[in-house]
Amino acid sequence: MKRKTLYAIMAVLLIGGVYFYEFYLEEKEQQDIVDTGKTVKSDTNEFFLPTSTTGQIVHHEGYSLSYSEPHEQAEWVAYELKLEHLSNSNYKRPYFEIDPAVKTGAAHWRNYKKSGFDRGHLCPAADRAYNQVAYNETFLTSNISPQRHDFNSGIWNTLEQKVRYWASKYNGVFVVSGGVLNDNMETIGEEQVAVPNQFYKILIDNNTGETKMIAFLIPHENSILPLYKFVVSVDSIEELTGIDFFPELEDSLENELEASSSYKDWSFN
DNA sequence: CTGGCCGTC
DNA sequence: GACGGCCAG
Repeated sequence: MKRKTLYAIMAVLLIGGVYFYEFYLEEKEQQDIVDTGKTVKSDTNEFFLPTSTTGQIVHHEGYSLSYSEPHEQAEWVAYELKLEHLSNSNYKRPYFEIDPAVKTGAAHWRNYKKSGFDRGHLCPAADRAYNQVAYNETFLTSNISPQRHDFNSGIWNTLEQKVRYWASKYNGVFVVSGGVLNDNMETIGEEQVAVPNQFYKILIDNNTGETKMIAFLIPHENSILPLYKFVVSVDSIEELTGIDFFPELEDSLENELEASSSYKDWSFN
């Protein structure tokens, strides 16, 4: 064999090897994200992802979620609401679609029809109104939970608006929300979508220097009480749900913030 | 903003 | 089922 030919073969093998190794690394990284949600980057919204008690984390462009197949809804939906996400655009509401990324099969919207319950967004459509794709994405059935209309349009809506206010005031917040899921719940539809008796929303903000946190736990009924009446510690929600909300935080900071039910760092004006 | 319902195709 | 119009908290 000529020396030139040998060099050529070696070069091809080397380049090919590097190519396939990079391909392998990319695949492995994606798999890590899907399997555990543990592959994180400090500058993306994946940093604050909670753990999954169900083993099924799904990532969309505009939010991530952990799907509970027995309850046919997400146990949490998480996303970052940045300043530049706040938008006045008025997109037409699309139709709800089954989330194709949920491998066990997300619920059909038909379960909600004439059930008496709203298809309540967990990641609000208004928080993803910065483009049509992100907006439409919130209309996947993995992002909704059965909610009483008076609750959804009442105190839950008020809280969502307050979150947008805080996002503008504090240069963005990271949001986690969902219903409290357990094994003793009313269900709707053929697929038996569970109706939560409580809903929670947790915010973390590390954009203004010092990391701060606040959590709300609201019974599934409307209320005219002020929002701060529903502030609880993250620890208490973890106890109810079994979810570890901010595992990537440094432990002492996590322990301190999650034990607190103080809202002094959050403006309720 | 949060949504549902109904008639029409 | 998809769509447009209309209604309510």
